[in-house]
Amino acid sequence: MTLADSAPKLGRKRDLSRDGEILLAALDVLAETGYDGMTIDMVAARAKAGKATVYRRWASKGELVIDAVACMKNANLDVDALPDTGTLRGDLIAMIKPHAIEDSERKLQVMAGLMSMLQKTPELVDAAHAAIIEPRARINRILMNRAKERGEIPADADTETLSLVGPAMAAYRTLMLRKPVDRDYLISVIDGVVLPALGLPRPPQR
Amino acid sequence: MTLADSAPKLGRKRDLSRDGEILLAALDVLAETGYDGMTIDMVAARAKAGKATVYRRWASKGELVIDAVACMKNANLDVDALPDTGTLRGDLIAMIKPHAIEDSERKLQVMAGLMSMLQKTPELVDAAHAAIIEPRARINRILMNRAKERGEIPADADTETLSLVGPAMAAYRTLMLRKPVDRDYLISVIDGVVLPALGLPRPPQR
DNA sequence: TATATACGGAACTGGAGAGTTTCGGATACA
DNA sequence: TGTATCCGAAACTCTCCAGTTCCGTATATA
Repeated sequence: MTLADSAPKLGRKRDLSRDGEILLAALDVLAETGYDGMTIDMVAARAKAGKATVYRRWASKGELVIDAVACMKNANLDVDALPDTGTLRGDLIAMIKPHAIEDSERKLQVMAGLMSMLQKTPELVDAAHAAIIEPRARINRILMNRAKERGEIPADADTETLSLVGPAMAAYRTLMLRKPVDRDYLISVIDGVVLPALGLPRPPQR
Repeated sequence: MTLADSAPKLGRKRDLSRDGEILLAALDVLAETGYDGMTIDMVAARAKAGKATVYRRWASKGELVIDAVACMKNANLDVDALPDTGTLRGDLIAMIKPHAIEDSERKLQVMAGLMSMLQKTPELVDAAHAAIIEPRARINRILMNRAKERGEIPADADTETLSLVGPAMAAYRTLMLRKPVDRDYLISVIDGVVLPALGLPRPPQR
């Protein structure tokens, strides 16, 4: 037996892909029923697994949820794949794709499901921030900083705050107002709030 | 016995002020622990009441919470008490008072505590909207429409959306980012987002 | 003072769910 | 084929809490 092998000695190897299926199931249940409404049986059933299998891999419901939230982080675009249309408006609107809207809504539902738990579990705040909040804001920040470099918007624009306007309005509309966040709404936020705040003229009409 | 008295026949009159104390206690617990973490014993203890007393007045935990949320609606300013400084910026900044910040934060904590319940209880969406969301947006809308009437901002400005920018940013910062919403932050949102989006120049510095 | 009512407190019931244990079956490896 | 390991299912324990019931007491009315 050579080294460089870190675990399996005898019998069947532990199936790591099973972990991912259970985490995905946990996210589904989390988004649908929230942390308190979620039971381990629900998660196990959705993953076609037994309750014991879940507890063989995570010590408690809380740790499962933390892992599930953390694993959302991976499903992200890399910087090179960002649109580059030449204008900030073009870039921001190119980011509005059906898939992105669905993904965002799901993340917000997960976040809503975690809300009650955030107060008691500080490490969940970090996990949720890294997996849900930051990736979304990061894209806007990059696009705005590009616009800054090419002189399209003032160099002293507060892109740190402005990159959060879209996400904040979408979260507010979804979670508080319970109204749909569709393409038209996102465009109206871009054209009616974000771009004017950056000193760019409103496009002709809408 | 004259008329104009609507109930008591014998014995002790039912103490209506007790209702209010219990509802206030329920809001405290709701803000601190959320709907699922809240127990009727907690509410009763905080109101120095017995559990049975609570159930004598509300049929279930859910109805108690709905009533508690609805009763937040009353603690609101009337339109005549709004500031009128002559400029939109002056009015918006005059609204930032320590009491208003605390009140707003408490409402957001209550809202966070309700989050998990909103999905299953549509009538709570309405109650929360009327008591928490709308009063805050309403003030901004009124101030902005005044500015519109006096010609300070364009007549076609989308005040419906812009009146939600402040509340949305505050909610996002409190509930998602878990950072403090203080006077400086609110001013930076007003000066960096809301006013520029309305075509008003940014004030000299900050 | 007498009485009816509402009170706070405490004991109780029933159900739901977290976490554990057991077991028969499937599967990878020798 | 034999064996060790992991699996899904189900039964189990234990705690917590919604909601109920009961009781001794306080108080407003008469």
